[in-house]
Amino acid sequence: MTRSTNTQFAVAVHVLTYLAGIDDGRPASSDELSKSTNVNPVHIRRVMGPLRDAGLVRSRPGVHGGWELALTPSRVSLDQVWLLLQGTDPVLGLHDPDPVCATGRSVQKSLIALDQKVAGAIAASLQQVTVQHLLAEVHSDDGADLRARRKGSP
Amino acid sequence: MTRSTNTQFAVAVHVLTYLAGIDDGRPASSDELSKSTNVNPVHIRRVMGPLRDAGLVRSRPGVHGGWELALTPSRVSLDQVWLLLQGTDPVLGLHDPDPVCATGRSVQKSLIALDQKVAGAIAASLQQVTVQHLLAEVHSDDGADLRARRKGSP
DNA sequence: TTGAACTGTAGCCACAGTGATTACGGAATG
DNA sequence: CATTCCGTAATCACTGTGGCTACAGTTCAA
Repeated sequence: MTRSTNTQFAVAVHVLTYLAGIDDGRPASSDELSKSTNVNPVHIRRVMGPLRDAGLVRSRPGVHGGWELALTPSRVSLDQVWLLLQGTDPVLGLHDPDPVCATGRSVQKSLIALDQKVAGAIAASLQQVTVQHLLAEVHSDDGADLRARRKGSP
Repeated sequence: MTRSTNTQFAVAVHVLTYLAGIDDGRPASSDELSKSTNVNPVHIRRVMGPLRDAGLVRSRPGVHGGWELALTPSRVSLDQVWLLLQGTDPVLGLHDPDPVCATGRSVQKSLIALDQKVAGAIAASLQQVTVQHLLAEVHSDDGADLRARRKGSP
């Protein structure tokens, strides 16, 4: 029943926000990122590859290498990330009806059109959110944590 | 990379349209439906179960049993189907970040909120389409086929 | 009343997508 | 150089999905 066991989008968003939250210009290694996201460093590199190719982040090998944002956080909206990782794959699952059946062919066509419509709706939702927004929420949460701690809450 | 190998929504939409397209009140058996959708009859029954429980379709065992619509096609919108099969499962994949990391916790929260927003956008898209619409497209396609055939096109 | 035609489920199997892990080559730094 | 990184391939385990078989229960017709 459960759909989307694919967590690459979530991981990518996490990494981008993490990178945006680093105060000095220091890059973060895949290993450091893997700690925070709780996924394998190799997987981090695999997921971030397309984002690097698209120019959202940079990566450098070597002693003080690692990952860093290539754009201002406010210029990275989540629909870019979605598109890079999801591509144009169907969002709704499509089956493979009997090609002889007219109903099957027609429904297939309708579902494909519908899928594109839904994909557009998703992109529109994600376009409104940038890494900058997420970073602001992190800071706001930090503040809440501090305030709560000051009051003695758990 | 490819998401949603789950084709239950597509199968359900197909079946509903098929049922709506049956002229006389005759019910269709899982076997007949499995031919058109090209999936196993047992799977048909599994997928349609929630739709039956929700009152969208009826099923009857026995000699002239099978499946039939319980509602007028125009009253069945696709977001109902989506909700019944998808439930409230996350549309975006969610990972499981290190609970100690503040960025992880915050991004997690943001992603959950975002997921609900996206789910709403999907539902809104699907709500605009009913089985009636799909059936009309089937008929329209039929007409196109006939016209094309009359002109000698393949 | 018997048998045929259905649904409802449970159980098992195969396939595919996802991600962990290991391994190794190459580049940058000191 | 030796170390620290990335890039990538190869392999493995886990899980979701759906095919398939089997069987119990229900309906209807002869």
